[in-house]
Amino acid sequence: MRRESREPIQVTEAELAVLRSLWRKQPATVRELADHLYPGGETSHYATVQKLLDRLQAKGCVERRKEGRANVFTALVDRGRLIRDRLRLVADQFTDGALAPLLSHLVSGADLSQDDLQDLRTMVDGLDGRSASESQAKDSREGDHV
Amino acid sequence: MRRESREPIQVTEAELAVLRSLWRKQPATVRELADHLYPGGETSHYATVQKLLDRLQAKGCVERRKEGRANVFTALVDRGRLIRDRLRLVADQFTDGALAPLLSHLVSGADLSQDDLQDLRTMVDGLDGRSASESQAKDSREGDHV
DNA sequence: TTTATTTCAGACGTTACGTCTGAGCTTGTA
DNA sequence: TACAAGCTCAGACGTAACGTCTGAAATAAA
Repeated sequence: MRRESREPIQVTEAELAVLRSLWRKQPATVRELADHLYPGGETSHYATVQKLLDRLQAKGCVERRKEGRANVFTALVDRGRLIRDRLRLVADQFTDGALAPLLSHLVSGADLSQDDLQDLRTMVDGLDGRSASESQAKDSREGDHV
Repeated sequence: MRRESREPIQVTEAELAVLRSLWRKQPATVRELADHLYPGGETSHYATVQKLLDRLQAKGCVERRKEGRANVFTALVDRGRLIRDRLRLVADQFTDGALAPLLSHLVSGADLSQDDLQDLRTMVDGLDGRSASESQAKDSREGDHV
């Protein structure tokens, strides 16, 4: 078992904004993140980011390391992990945990371009025959940041 | 009749339980639903179901029709609609609204069977003809607002 | 009329979220 | 050594959502 399937991670909107900022440039201090998220922000915004980072750490999404007098933060989860967890929650609620039924809804409502269809076909072909659990899918034209 | 609005519908866990009960047997009275959801329940549970139906109606998920002295409820949305809305929310939060990138994550984690793959291939082939080449490039400014 | 059942408005306690305050700690510098 | 500047952290705040529950009015049957 390569990956211990923990409980699905759920982050809020503001927490996700912090993560996005982290994914962009990493590692980062609280000040860097606060400056990016609240340009020209007050000290209270700084504290807000701090609290959000606290909660992200409690959820295992972020790692804190002391560097000098300041903390430096690193993301422990990437965007894909969060997406997959979210999809799993949808599956749990609507299809008894089965992910396959979601595909039809996704495909039917996705308004896919020709390129998307081509990518999807390639994905399916790639999975054909082998066990799906081994293949690590890469995003189609939409890079995964760590 | 059918709901055609654009805003994604979000229902809570308890509301979804009521909807599931409705989808199973429709139309249904409050009593029928309450008996199904709370076997041997008290009058307070009856009222709980009623309140959940109120909120579902406010969200446009359910229709109320007087029949004799009791109300009879019918679902206005099906499971697929709710799933698609939910997936759209995930897309909005993680991929700037693009649904295609979700596919790779779904496929990679879905552990699909041969039948699933075959179905998926059929779906893709079915969509192949009608191109949706105008992928909306929505305003992707660097908005990490909070 | 009485009795049973349904409907509805509103309130309750809990939790989550985003925000903010204040006190204390660490570091560089005078 | 003392001090100022910046950082950390615990905790509180207001708002909103959620599931639940109460009480009273309306309705129909007996």
